[in-house]
Amino acid sequence: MDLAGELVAGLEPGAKAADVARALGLPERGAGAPVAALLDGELVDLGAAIAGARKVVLVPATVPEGRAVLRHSTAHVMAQAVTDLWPGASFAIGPAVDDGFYYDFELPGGATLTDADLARIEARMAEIVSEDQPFSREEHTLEDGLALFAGQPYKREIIEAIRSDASGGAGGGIAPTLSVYRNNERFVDLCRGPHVPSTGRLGHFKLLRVAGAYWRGDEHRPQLQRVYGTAFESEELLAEHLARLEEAEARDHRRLGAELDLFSFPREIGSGLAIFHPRGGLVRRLMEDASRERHAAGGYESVFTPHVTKAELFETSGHLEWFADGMFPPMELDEGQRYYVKPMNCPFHILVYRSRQRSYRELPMRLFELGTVYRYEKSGVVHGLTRVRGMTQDDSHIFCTREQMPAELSSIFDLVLDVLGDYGLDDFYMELSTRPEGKAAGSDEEWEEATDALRSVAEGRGLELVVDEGGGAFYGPKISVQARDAIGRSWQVSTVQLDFQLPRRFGLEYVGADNQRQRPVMIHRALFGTVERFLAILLEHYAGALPVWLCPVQVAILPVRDDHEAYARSVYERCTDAGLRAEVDEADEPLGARIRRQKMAKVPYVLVVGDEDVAGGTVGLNRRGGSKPERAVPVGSFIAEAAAEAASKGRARA
RNA sequence: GCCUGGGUAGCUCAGUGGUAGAGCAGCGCACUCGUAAUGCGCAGGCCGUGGGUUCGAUCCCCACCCCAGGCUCCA
Repeated sequence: MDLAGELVAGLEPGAKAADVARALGLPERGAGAPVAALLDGELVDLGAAIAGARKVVLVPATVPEGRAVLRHSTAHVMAQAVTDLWPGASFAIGPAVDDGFYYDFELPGGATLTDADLARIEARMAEIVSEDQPFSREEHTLEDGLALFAGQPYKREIIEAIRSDASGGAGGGIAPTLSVYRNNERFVDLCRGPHVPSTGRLGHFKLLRVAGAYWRGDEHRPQLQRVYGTAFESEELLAEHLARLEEAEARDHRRLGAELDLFSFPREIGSGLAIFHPRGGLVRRLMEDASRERHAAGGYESVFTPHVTKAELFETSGHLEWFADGMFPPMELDEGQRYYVKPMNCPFHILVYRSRQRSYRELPMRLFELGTVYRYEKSGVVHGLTRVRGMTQDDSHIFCTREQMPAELSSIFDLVLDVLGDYGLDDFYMELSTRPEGKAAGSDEEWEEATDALRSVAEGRGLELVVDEGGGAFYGPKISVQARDAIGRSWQVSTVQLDFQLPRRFGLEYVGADNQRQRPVMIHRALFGTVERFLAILLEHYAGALPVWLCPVQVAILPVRDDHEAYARSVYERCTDAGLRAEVDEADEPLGARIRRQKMAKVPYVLVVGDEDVAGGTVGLNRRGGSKPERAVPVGSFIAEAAAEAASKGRARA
């Protein structure tokens, strides 16, 4: 909604963004109504004067910036509701976040909120919305602000921070002003804005949960009561969003893991440690076998390394210096010798490399291991198979010359995309993490060369690339592959990381063609990330209906009556001969019940065999996700179809 | 670690200051069926653990353990 210059010129002097909207005949209320404006790129209230702006863009709540304004305003309404219900409550910050907003409160007497309070807060919010209170902006000096928020310690702290920024920063000399938004005589909040013009523009919101959250995210500071909510510009979009949340819950891999009898987390073992049941074990083995085959075909060599090691190894690697918090505490053995359970495979693979002198002729050397590692995660952060204390990485370390690095990175990306394709994941973006500010191992030149190499391989494949400036680890730049799942969430899967640190720490070398000792480049990479987490992602992506090649049972054969069992067995034999995993579900229960059970187990092909099939050599075929079952399908053609589907792995067949 | 919610049968959950219930799953018997739940019966419980209050605690109080969600997104 750009506005031509002449229309701006035609407006009254002192015109506001809202006047522009009116001149354009835009609605004041409703989902498409503007909620804010961009004046030369700066997001402001509709009540802001447009004087001097060359370009005015009206922003509706249907775009992300506008929706954030709507949510932020809803957060203010929530803060007002909470301060009405808990007089004396202080409030900290209340930003819009992905998919919603939150506000942090400190209630009088250290009171805490419970889920039951959410309904009360929502009810009060609805009243505030129906009162249609204006959001009016005021500007104040810092001193006025401190007085205005005399009873609000967190707001005062924020103002003090602004003061010290202003005096210490480069903008010295300009006295900063504060903006506040006043809704009525009682509620005024320190806020940058912008906001919707009045609370009546809001209303499609839902409070979702309460949580403790530390002030400034610092566990040494007070814990505040955080209320999360979400808001949309229409009831329909809100309902859709809530339905999506339910859908995500139905796809929860922990729930599916139990329902499909794949794995469990027995309390006896401890937090974040899974056991795989036979069916889950089968899926896992299929993934791991496929991984081994891919790696062998890609020129990788399998190595095996122990799960525990003396402290020395992690002292040399530096892990004990900067990663000790993430490691299980040591065991004391052999007269005070400290042993650690390994949190990473890399130092072991380095020892493989260093086990003898290496020649440039051996490079690139690609070492692969399905390496199980253990990391100490705080008890509150473990989550199903996605955040665990024990996990198996499909971990490789590649040692190559600097000249070989671009080609190696290129082949790694081929492998990554190929492998992920086997699992039907084909919607990705890449995230490039570059050199962090301050200390970083390696020279500028090395960083630049490596970062460029990573960037150009990703770009060469036309992949969407997001740069996380300064987000790399100190030991080298990284690219991660983020896969989007069926309901639009993204998950970090593969990572490719250059490392300038470990080759130096371990003194790695090779002898070059010129007979000089050189330092190899080291690349860490994992394709799944971890087998456990990758399985969790697949389960959530497919809502449990895994690609046929990964299904523990691919074909269930259901004889209608006992006397069809012999025929069912013969179909079973033909399936297994064709390499399909099949089972016969005998006729000791009604057919409907058996079909239901197989369907709930997400078996991709349910076959019913009765008189007609015995006579004709056919099966009744009920496909997973199919509309109607098919009768009288010749056994041979069914097997051909199923075998082709399994062989295609996760890829759509032409 | 901290905040919130929760731990009752294998699973999902109901319940009360007077020592417990449902559905599903399991087991037995009968049923032999053409596309998402056949019927009847049986069995199954240290009501998370330890203390306390009480004549009596699964229930009330305290402590602990475990599980889930949250604790990055800056007025």
